[in-house]
Amino acid sequence: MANKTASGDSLTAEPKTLVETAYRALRRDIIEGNLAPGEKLRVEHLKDDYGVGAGTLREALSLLISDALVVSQGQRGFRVAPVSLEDFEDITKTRVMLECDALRQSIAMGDDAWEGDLLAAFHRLTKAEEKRIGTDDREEWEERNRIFHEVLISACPSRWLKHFLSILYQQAERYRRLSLYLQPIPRDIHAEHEALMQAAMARDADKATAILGEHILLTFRSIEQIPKDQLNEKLVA
Amino acid sequence: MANKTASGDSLTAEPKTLVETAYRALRRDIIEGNLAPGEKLRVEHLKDDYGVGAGTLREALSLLISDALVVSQGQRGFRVAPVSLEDFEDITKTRVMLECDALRQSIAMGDDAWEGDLLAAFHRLTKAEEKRIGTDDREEWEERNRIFHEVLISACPSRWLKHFLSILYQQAERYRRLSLYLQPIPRDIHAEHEALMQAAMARDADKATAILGEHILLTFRSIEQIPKDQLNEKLVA
DNA sequence: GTTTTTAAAAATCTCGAGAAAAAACGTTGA
DNA sequence: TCAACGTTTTTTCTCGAGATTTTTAAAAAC
Repeated sequence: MANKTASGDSLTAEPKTLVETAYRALRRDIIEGNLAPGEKLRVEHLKDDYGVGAGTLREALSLLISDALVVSQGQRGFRVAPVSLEDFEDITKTRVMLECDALRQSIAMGDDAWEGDLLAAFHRLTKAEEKRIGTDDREEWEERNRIFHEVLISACPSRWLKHFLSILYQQAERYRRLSLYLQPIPRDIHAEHEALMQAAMARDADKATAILGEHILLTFRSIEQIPKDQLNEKLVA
Repeated sequence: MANKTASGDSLTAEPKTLVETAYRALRRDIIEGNLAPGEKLRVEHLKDDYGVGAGTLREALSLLISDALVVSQGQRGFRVAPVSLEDFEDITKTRVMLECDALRQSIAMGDDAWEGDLLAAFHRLTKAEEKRIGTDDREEWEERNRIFHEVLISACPSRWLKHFLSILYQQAERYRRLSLYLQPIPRDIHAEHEALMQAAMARDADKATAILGEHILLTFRSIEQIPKDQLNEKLVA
């Protein structure tokens, strides 16, 4: 919703202002965990790190509140939004509900162009998966995975639903970074995506939403089962 | 979510900073329509109206992007978020889905304290309705109506669901102001609220959600049926 | 040894002024 | 009359410095 400055789809167009540049750099650092959950964000410090003035940085931080990646408190500055297992469970369940609903609408409304986009997005994702084998070039795969999910629900007419989902997806990405290193549940993500894509193309909404729901849930489960002491190293709230 | 500075529940605590003061004043003016939809928000102008510096006002505007009440565009400043019938339909449908789901969970999880809060909120709303007869003291009624809906779903454990709903409620309020002057569908809102409250207290989730869904939809219908030329006077997007 | 008080340090919040961009305007030419 | 162009005006964006507030740390009192 909102606009390119503050919403999730700000990855497409390039930044025109310093505020936006700082906004993106900060967002990336928070999602990737370079800025730890709960960490204090001191403007005087950060303005040097990101090469902008104090006011500019404050504005970028204000923008990040939209995404619930930053929280602020009265006269006590900004902090990186904390993380917790409960929060991720909430994110996951809410996302399952909304994304399944959106997918159902998208399958019902999608036209030929949508099918084409879906096929293309899946193809690009597959290529990225092949390229990624052995390497840890997460960046490109992550981006194409995002687009794949986005295209899946793109034929859903509700802009608000898609807006909320873009926020939740971004939130989930923070947690997904954790399951990178610690992945107890063996998954064939490619197979999941393929089945999902085929069910969507076949207009089998029940099957597609079932796969999608399970797909989203699995990431949560893989993190849920990590021993708590190992998790707390990462989830420093 | 976020915090008191930027989220919907910022009405409770009082503002500690000028940014927050300006944020609230601006939000109120946008919701009440004093700042027309689509209107350009010139910082140089507004900083005098709200009695703050340019940077402070910019930050307040950035905060309002969280609420999707303001949009910004590259190097071309801020604008009041536009309105449209399609948008309100989307808001309404999304809200019906989310709020009914939240109510169902709230009814399932709510304890005695929740019942008490609900009864109290309904009572305060009723009192405000009585007081309001003949006058147009919308302010107090509006606030208590908001709290009534908030308490209804307060026992729902999903913070994200409640966060999204607070945004949607705020958005809907913009449109509800229109149906004030032009109300073709005769409604007994008090009766709707009472039936809703009683169904919730009786833990009849099916009945309660049915009433709630209809309750939310009715406001949209009453605006939908207004002739388009009359509407366009208000909906200047 | 613990708590309270007091002072110094750091950080936040705020403003006004200067550079860069966009919009408005009048002029020129077909 | 209309369109294209260049100049002026407005507005946005950006920075650095000053005033409050919070935090930290040390000293004093119990």
